Amino acid sequence: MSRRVRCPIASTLDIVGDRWSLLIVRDILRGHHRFSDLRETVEGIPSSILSDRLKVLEREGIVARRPYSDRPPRSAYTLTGKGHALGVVVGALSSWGERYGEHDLSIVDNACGHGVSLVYHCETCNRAAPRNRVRLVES
Amino acid sequence: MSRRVRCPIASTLDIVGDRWSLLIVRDILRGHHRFSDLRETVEGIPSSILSDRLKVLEREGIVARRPYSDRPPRSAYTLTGKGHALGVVVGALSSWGERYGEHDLSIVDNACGHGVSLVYHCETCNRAAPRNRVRLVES
DNA sequence: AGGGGTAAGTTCAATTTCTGGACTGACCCC
DNA sequence: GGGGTCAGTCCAGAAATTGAACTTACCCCT
Repeated sequence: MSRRVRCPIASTLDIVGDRWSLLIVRDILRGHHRFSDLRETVEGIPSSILSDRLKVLEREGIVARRPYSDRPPRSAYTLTGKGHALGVVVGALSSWGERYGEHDLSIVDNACGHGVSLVYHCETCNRAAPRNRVRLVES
Repeated sequence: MSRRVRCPIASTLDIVGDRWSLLIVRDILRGHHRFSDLRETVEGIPSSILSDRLKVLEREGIVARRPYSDRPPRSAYTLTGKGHALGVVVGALSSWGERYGEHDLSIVDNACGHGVSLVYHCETCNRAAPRNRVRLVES
């Protein structure tokens, strides 16, 4: 997979822009850390692909492999900070899917239990930026 | 491409979870509406793939094809509301790419010019929901 | 009227990637 | 010693992708 580095969107898609990687991230976020666990929860993923993607995600610093047994060799997969940050991408995909399809999963705020949406926010001004006011610009 | 409908994330990825679709959305968002335009701006996309993806995105109600000339046949591609909503996904990919790589594009609020980030927001309580407080739950 | 250029695709063979299933090795428990 | 689990690997067939060439239908210029 060759890299298209100029654009942060393209370069991100070069890493996780396939049918499976973000589902693996989703399930590690949901607390599934073992290979067999992920093979079951990531809908229909072949174990060869799971093995391959975990290696790529580890190489990219998105997941960390932590052996929890030497003999036999067993690993648990967790998200690094970089990997955890992909939660927003997963959240955005989920929001869109919830809005435009019928499903049985949603993202909620644990504190109030209500569904949440994703909005743009300007840290400097400390206010929301409406969707139609944001632009993609060269810096 | 078979469909994994249970989960909104999986079903969204079934539609736009490939190397090109979201780049096409990105560029239509940036104001590129014609086939030849997209072929140039979507980094290195083969025209056969562009043609194919535009058909899929049209079938999914994400882009609308509007002929602007009959003879010779010429079309412009625009985003539907559903397609425009994918801007948040593109924004999330961009934020992540900006944070974890070096690039020359960023998302800014047109009003103040500052870079913006994506945050979860509970409409009901009208307050932000911190990342670590949101969960993916069955509804 | 002929030549060159552009826009929007289509076609195709070669390559790459994905898929599903079988298989392996190293254990553990009974 | 038999059966089960876990974490993968291996492989052949199927499917998707790639790059390049080609097509159709104009327009402009001279």
